[in-house]
Amino acid sequence: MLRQTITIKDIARELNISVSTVSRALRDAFDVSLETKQMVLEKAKELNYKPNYNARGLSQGKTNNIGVIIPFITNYYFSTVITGIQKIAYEYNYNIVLYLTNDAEERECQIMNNLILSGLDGILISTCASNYDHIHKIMDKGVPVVFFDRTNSLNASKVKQDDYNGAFEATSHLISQGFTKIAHITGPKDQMFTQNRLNGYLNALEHHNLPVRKKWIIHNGFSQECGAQDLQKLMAKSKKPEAIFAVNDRKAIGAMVELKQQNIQIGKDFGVVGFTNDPICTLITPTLTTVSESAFEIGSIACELLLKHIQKENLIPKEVILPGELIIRESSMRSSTVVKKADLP
Amino acid sequence: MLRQTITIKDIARELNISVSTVSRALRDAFDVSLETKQMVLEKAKELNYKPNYNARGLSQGKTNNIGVIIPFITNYYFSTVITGIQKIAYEYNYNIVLYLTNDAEERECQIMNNLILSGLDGILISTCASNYDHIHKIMDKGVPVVFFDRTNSLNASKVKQDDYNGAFEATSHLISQGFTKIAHITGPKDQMFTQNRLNGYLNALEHHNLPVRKKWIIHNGFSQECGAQDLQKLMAKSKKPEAIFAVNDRKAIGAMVELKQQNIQIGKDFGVVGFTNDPICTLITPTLTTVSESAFEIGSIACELLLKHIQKENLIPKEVILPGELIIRESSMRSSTVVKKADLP
DNA sequence: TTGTAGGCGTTATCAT
DNA sequence: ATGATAACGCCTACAA
Repeated sequence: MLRQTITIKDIARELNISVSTVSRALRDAFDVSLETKQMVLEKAKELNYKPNYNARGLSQGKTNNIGVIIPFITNYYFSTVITGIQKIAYEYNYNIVLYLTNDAEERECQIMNNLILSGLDGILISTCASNYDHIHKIMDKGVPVVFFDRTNSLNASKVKQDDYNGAFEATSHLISQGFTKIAHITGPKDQMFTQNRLNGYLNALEHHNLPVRKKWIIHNGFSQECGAQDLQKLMAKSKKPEAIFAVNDRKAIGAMVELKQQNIQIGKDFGVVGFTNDPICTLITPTLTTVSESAFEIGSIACELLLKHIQKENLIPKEVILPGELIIRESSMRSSTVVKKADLP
Repeated sequence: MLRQTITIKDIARELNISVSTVSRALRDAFDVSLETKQMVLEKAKELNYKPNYNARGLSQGKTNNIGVIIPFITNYYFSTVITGIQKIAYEYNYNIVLYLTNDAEERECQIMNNLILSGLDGILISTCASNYDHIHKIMDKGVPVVFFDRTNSLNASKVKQDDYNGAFEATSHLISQGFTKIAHITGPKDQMFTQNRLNGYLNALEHHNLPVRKKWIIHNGFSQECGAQDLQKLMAKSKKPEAIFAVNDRKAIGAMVELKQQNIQIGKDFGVVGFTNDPICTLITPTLTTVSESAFEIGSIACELLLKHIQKENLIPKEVILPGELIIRESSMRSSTVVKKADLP
């Protein structure tokens, strides 16, 4: 079975009209008669005609493909963002070309330099890079880029959660629960969102007149394992904290696993707050207090913004910051010995 | 800043040679002199030339894009499969175009009928459909399709986990723990993988001379909520089961949440086994016994297979079945009252 | 309203 | 080893 493609030429020949007329009819142009249009559409369906996007792209200079570049996809946040992106992209008939950087700057550069780029109308990116040359190059070529989650100082549209205030609230909440010795376990220093959450943490301490101990701020990777490591480091110190605010739920959970290992009562003796509101927060015991991120909305808004940039050459960059919400659960409640009905007298 | 693209013409002009020579040099063809080749490559780098994949695709009839069609991406299994696909695709310089069907057959058809398809060299799909006309159409056009996870009876390459044996082992394990009244909560009837897991369950019962109670087999959706619903239904029956084998971890977890609500001791009084080995299995209390799926390998193998089909027109379809592994944890252990050191006298 | 012709960037088929 | 030239499928002035 050979891949015999039906083109507008076939339709034109069968109908004894010219290709341009067929093209017009297919694109629902204004200057075609209703009858010919219907004739063409019928014939197209009959022959099971599919447009060749390569050809269309070549002649129009666009592809209806947008690139999405993210570190990973195996976590709640990014997979939900993608779902949000997909919804909008699908509505507007755009396809998503997915790239995973594995959180490696080099890989991200490779992807952006060597590959495609001619095949993409625009790019949505959560960058893991500290140097932005590769991104600059693309933007200079006139390819619209919208950043989300992990943003930076470049002059482009950005969509993200409110990292600073989320962190501020999270930390303040721990303080309101009577925890004063609060550590922060976070990611690499050169990420802006990491920096913002750190600032939120620091300012919350300051605001409540609590001292900052630099030794209680641990920079490490973003994974659950890193969270566990961080907690070990903290508890090995001479001055131990009695609560932590983690940069994300993964690390918070790693810390919780380690705390359980060390037989420390989470909630009562040690407060834990994460960031993201991964569904796992409600499944782990004790349930994890966190700051929710509107991942789906971040994806859909970022995509809408990108499509606008694609449509309008010199749209002024816009920065959208979505508020988070502190969701209080057991892991941060001093009084949270869960009382089950069955345990009541 | 206009999108001024550098083409091979520019290189040709600057070097005072013909475009065909440039093209040859760029493609590392055999009939170019070493010097011109190097000259061209240097100039290309200097001008920051990027090939136009649309044009290349148009003239070669290929795009280096493969489509990946899945129901969701917000779960461990699919996001891990994608990661596996990505690894291989990246190695071979293929791009991934992602489509989410949201588990809606209609949407899947729309995607395959209306959209692209001319823009894809091949397709990897985990179909949610019960009717395969839309897939047939594509395959008839000569576009290679490889199925994974959710397969079917079509004559094409397939890669999947060993659903039958996994289910058989899972059920047998529950029986070996002394559970005899075992229910099965599963998905819609018309999925083949669902059917296979059901058969594994049934044959395990039969093999151990246990009766089959049809009322203990619940068909419903795949979500956590559905799992909770299913358990409610089961416990509302006059004859209640004392263990369940769930078609996936999500449903198992939904059931566990509901069991906790009803104050039923999981493990000791009620056995639960899932399927997938989502990382959440080790985080929930009690930890969840499950059958591991090699999601990453399924992705990478499926992608390799697809690339072979793309390369070789009439490659004979191949079916790869990856074995799972029963991972025994607390949720299925009758004797698994977790004894913490702190609780010891 | 329709048809003609040239072009998008690249590759492939001829010559030279 | 290199150069001209015609595709690839579609779009779009321009002409009719």
